[in-house]
Amino acid sequence: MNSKRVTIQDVAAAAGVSRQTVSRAMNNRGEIRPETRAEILRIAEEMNYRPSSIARGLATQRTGTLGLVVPDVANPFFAEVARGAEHEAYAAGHNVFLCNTDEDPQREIAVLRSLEEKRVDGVILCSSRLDDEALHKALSRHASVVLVNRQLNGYEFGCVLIDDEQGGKKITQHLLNSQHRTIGFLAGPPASRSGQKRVAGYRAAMADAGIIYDPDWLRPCPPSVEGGHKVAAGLLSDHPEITALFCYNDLVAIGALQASHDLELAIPDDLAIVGFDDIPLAALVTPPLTTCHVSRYEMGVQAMKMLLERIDGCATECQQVLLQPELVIRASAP
Amino acid sequence: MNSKRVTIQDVAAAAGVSRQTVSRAMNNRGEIRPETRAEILRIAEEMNYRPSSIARGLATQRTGTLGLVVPDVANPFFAEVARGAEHEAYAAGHNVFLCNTDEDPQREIAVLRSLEEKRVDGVILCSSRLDDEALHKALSRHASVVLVNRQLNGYEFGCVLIDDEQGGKKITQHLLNSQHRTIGFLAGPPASRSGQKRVAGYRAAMADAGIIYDPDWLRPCPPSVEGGHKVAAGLLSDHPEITALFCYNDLVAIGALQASHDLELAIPDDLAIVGFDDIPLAALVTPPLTTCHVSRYEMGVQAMKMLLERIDGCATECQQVLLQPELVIRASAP
DNA sequence: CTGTTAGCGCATTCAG
DNA sequence: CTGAATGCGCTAACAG
Repeated sequence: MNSKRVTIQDVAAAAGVSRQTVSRAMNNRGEIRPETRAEILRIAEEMNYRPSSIARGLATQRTGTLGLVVPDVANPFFAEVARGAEHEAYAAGHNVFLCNTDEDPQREIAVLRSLEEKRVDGVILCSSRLDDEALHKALSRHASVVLVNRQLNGYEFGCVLIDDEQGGKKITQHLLNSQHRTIGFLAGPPASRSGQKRVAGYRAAMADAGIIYDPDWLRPCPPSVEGGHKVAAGLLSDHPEITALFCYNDLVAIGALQASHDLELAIPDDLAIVGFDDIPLAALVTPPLTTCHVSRYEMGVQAMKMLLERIDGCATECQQVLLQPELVIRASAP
Repeated sequence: MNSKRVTIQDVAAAAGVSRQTVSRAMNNRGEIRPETRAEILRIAEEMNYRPSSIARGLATQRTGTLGLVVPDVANPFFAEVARGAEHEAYAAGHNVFLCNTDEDPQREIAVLRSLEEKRVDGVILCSSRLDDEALHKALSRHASVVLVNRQLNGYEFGCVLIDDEQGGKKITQHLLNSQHRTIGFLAGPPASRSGQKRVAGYRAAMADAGIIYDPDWLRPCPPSVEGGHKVAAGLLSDHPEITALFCYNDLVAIGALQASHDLELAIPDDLAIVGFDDIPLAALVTPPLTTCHVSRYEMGVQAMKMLLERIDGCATECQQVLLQPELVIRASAP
């Protein structure tokens, strides 16, 4: 950076017009003679003029910036959501502030507040850990909000969710089609809403098929490789009749794969295993995992589109987008 | 958001003082009577006053915002860098704009320009794809810049790099210590500087050990699982004498693992394989990969620390931080 | 310790 | 089609 920044005033002087005329030329708005405009743009470019978004923001009360709040960008799930959201924002000429909360509710509140001070035009909040009341309060001072992976009924926010129940149903039906009748379920953390929904899908599919299942086939499970390994081992030794295992997510499924290896069960012949999410790893383990693909990138895109619409039009009602997960059939459960 | 925003003027009126006094109270600067300050803060909190960073930025010429430019946040490498950088920025009270370039040089330039219009206080640019001249030009209007994973000598930017040559040397020495003498190298894209450095490390270690190697043991290779698979297959059938394979990165190493499986080579008995980066996947494949650990999070932290220092103090000389990669020994090359 | 006077750089009226 | 006046919300520099 050499010397001072050039302002609209400098350009106006150089072009021999008023600041207002330069403003019109830059924003391509208001009537202005094409030649005048072209000449001004030429001079502006020559002088390396960069209109100040800060000053413009002060004057217009719109900053062209958005906030994206995630628990942790290093988590591939949120990294892809961020990618999709940023891509969409860029196309619309906006910039996005990335904020991590570290799964800390206090920090979530603090971050939302700092975003307010930055006068962002809107916020996308992913997987909020706040309870309904705190969440509503923290969001109340933001004009436009879209929630991802978190529902909050009764308030005027947009939200983007995965249809976990449909996903659970699709997976279960796939296993039923393969003649499995004794299907176990490693259900994830008891508090997980997505886990509950996936279980609901399982129940619905089993009921549709007229199958009575043993409630003990369903067990809660930490959402990790280790959790899956341990709980699968217990479930499979208690219930040797189980021929297929529906896992809360791919990590759990990989743990189940390890447990099966310990028990010398052949996959998929002795036991079929399915996961959920379709993380990159799912295709690379042995055998590759049958799972439900969730497009995290698409979630980001949808959320940002919804946010931009809400900022422009004043769509302030509570919209909701339900993304459909897709069954991906691989060797672990053909 | 109910009604209008409350401004410093509103708070001043409610507290019966001037705007300036409120400003002093909020910024805890300039002499002010503690009681006055406490009272003003109480009233401000009660009124839900949120000082406008925009207005402050216009007045002070400092925005408290930074730009982070990466090729793609969905790439775990950059996601972790972003995580580290954001964490550090948050601690210092700054917000960061996340920008993806999609590996597109034009977009890189555009993004840097929009960041300039946003009047960021500084920029971190990761793995720039611009040539030296274009890079210097695109950066010339930013006051404080730190480059990550990219060197640009002769200009006043900070940079944070991985010591690829040392890493290459460490890996090669490890293989030499295990009595390997015929060590192949899948070297990554020919244009990759990190690839060139790793090769330099390999050469140095081989020379130190007094080993003459066949230049055909080194082959360029796309930096992906597929690339590794294909090139490894070719190399191993052309040179059955090779007993160890140094791969450009972990993905390539996983491809090599697959190729070995095709050729019925036992790992590590028939062939030792090492990767680079230590991505999460590296520990989960079979057998787990020996590799060089690079702390991407730490790169982000270091880059942000350097940037903040450069913004405050006016350290404008060309600093450089070289991060040491660490050998991680797993089953693929014990 | 506190108030007053001036902008920061731009867009939004309204006149011409 | 273009220009002049006014204010966005805040801080810096100076008075008091």
